[in-house]
Amino acid sequence: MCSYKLLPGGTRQVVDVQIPGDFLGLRSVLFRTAGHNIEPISRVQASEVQVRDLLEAFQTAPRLAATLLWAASRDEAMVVEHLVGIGRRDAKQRMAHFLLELGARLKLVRLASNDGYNCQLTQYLLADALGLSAVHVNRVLRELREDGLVTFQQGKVTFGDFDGMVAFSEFDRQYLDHDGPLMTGPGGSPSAVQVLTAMTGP
Amino acid sequence: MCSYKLLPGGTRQVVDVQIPGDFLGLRSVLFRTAGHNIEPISRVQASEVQVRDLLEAFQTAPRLAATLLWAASRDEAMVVEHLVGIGRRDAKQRMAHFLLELGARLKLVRLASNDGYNCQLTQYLLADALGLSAVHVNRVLRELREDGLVTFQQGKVTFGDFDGMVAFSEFDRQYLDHDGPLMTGPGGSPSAVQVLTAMTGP
DNA sequence: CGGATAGTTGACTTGCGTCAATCCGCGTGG
DNA sequence: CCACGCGGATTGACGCAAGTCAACTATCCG
Repeated sequence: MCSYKLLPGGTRQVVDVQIPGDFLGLRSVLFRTAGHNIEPISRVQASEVQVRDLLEAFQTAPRLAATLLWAASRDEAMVVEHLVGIGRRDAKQRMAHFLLELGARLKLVRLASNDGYNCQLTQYLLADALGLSAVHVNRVLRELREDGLVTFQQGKVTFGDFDGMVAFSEFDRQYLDHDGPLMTGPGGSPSAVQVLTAMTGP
Repeated sequence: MCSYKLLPGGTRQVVDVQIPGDFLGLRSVLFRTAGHNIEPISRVQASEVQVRDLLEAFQTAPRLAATLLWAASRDEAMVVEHLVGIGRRDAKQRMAHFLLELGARLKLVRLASNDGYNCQLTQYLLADALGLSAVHVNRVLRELREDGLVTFQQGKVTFGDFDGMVAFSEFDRQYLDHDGPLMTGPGGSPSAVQVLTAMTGP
């Protein structure tokens, strides 16, 4: 799925993309932002979680709370990286970086390897995610293909030269691989439940 | 102050700007991102807070935890808005939106009114924040001045036509004014302390 | 078969970057 | 006191990356 914001004028900006296993809507629980929507891309299987139930779950499984907070934190780090990319990378590098990052995330849930992965994103959606026009997305993908770096056709992303991609896009191999440098403590104590309670009322 | 990321190649992207009263470094507590730095802009008065002390403070002042979490959430919302602006607004609108948003935040701590505010940001810094070149920042500021919308000279931002600015930049008056739609519950129960403990170890 | 939706490509336009020159205020040191 | 250097602001000329418009193809589906 993807979450995006619509602007008056009809354009939209995709903020981030959700993949299988992701927890959706963490951001909007605490701070509802206007004009923010989510949309399915491929067939989705999802479970709705009531805040109430989530709080209970935190009681019985304290580490869940910590994990979820960490996920929220990681999501924000990705938004920041996204921001940097749009602000300071050109279209080609931006695309390469995006495809690598998506691959890295899919790899964590065994839906990608260094060879490539399946990906149903349309070029229009890529355009809205990367702040480009659909036409230019197409051109950039062709260039990357001609350079032998990646191929993105028929719903498949195939890396031709993975290391070349990493080098070209200046991708930081670290930033999604680890489990969080501060997650190493003993942990296990309760829990985010009180915080959420304080925010939302019992 | 401002927090930014440096890219190989010498360019940088300013992610957000801190104003008096802001809590700094919430993001990096949980998830350290590479190449992320902060830098003072004007003379800064700051207190360093040890995570340890923060946790204790949460014990005695539970609402502090909730407030801080809300602040973190608001910061993320601003980053998202920033992302949208860079991705889908042209330079002029982006600048107008940025100046309004900064004004709205400063108003909350009584450092701005609808007339304007003091602002020591250089055009180079604006450029790095908005994903533009310094030269173009200058051009855009001149255009906005000639349109009678804002003047930004000698460290002073002066709104010539506040409503015009809001309309032109499609600024959402809501999104920083309220105290958070979900902050309305009774609240007051403890606290973020356990969460942070779980993340960092005791 | 027609009508969506997505991808592809070419021709043209434009917003913004780059380079370069100038100007201004300020501090520093001779 | 003036010369100098420096960081910031300003402006013009020029080039390029990316947007826009438009045509054409491919594929799927009713």
